[in-house]
Amino acid sequence: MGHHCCSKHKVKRGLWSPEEDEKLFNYITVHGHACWSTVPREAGLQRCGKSCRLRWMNYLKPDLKRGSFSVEEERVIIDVHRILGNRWAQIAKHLPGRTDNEVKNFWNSCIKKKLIAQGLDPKTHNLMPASRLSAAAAGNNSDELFQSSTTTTVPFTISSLNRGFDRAKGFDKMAIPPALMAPPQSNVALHESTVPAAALSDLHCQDSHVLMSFANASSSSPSLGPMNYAAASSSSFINDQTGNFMDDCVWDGGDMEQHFESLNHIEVVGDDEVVQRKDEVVQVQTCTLGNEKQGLMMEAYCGFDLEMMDSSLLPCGDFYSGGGGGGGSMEQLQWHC
DNA sequence: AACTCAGGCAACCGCGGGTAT
DNA sequence: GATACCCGCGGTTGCCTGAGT
Repeated sequence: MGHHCCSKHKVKRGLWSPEEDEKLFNYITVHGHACWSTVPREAGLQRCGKSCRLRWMNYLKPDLKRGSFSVEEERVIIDVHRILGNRWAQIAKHLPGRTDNEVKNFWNSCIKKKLIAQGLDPKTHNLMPASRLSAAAAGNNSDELFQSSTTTTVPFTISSLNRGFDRAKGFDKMAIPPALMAPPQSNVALHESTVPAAALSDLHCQDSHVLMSFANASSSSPSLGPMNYAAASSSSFINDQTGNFMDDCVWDGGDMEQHFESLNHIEVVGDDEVVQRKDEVVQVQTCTLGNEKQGLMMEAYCGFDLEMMDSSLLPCGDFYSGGGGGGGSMEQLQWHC
C-alpha cells in the first residue's frame, strides 16, 4: 500500500541502506527539513517524505542517545506513563535523546512485563485483582486482561453519601487519582501523614454512588516508590457535620489552578505555601472540602512538570476508565472533589 | 550444526490535527 | 466553508538476532 503522500512515486520500502542514510544525513545537515515531502526528491532518495522523516527522527538525528535505558530513564518512563498513558511523544520529551518509538518499544518489550510481574496493571499502574493476576500468570492474553481491568475499575471517583463510613476509623477507602499518586521524587504525592501504610493496603470503600479502590503498591513495586501516597488526617474528604464525603471539594493552590480549572467539578482558589523539605522546595497544596479547609495536602515537587500535568489530566480520565461504557472523561469521574 | 522460538527493534500504516489554497 | 496536503503520533507488523534445545 504505501503512504498517500508517496503513492504517485515509486518508492523503496524496508530497511535503509548505509548509502541512503548517508544521503539523507548529508542533505538534512546542509539544508534542514523545512518540508519533508520534498526531501527525498532533493536528496536523491527513492523514499517518501514520511519515511525520511521517520528515519531521521528515530535514527539519524545527531543528538540521539543510543544504547539501553538507564534505571533512571526507566523510572521516568513509568512515572510519566502513569500520568500520560500511551503518549509516547510526550513521554519521550522527558528523556533527552530518546525517541517516542524507542520509548514505546522499551515499554512494550520490557517495562510492561516488569509491571505485570509486580502484579500491576500497565495501563492503570494499579494492582491487578488476584483473579487477573493468576490469569496473567497462566499466560492469558494480557491485552484482554488490561481491557478487563480497566473497564471494571474506577479509581478516581468520590461522591457523597458514604453511609458506611466509620468515623472512628478515621478513613475509609479513598480513591486517589493515579495521576496524583506519583512517586515523590518526580511528580505529585499526597502528603504522608497519620495513616499507617499498612492500613491503606487494599482499601475499598463503597457507597450508593461509588466504588473507590485504593491499591497499596508500595511494598510490591519498587518502580512506584515507597508509599507513594498516604491519606492525610482522618477528616480528609469527610464533612465534619455529617461524616459524609463532600460533594464539592476545592483544591487550593497557585500553580495547580490552571491545571485543574478545566475539570468541571473542581474549583481552585489560590493560597498555597512553600516550605523547605530536605533540599527541595516543596509546594504544599491544601485541599479544601466544602467550606472548610481539611487536612489533605498535596506536594508539588519542584521537579514536577506541570505542563505535563496540564496536558494529561483530561486524557487520563479516559485512560483510567478504559474508554468503555462511561465515556471516561474526568467530568464523569464525579470528582465532586 | 540445524532448528525453533521469543525478544527487540525498525519501519510501516492509518488517523487526526493544522495549514494552505 | 470545502478540499487537499503535510506533519506528527500511536498502533501494529515483520524482520533480525540470539538463546535454548
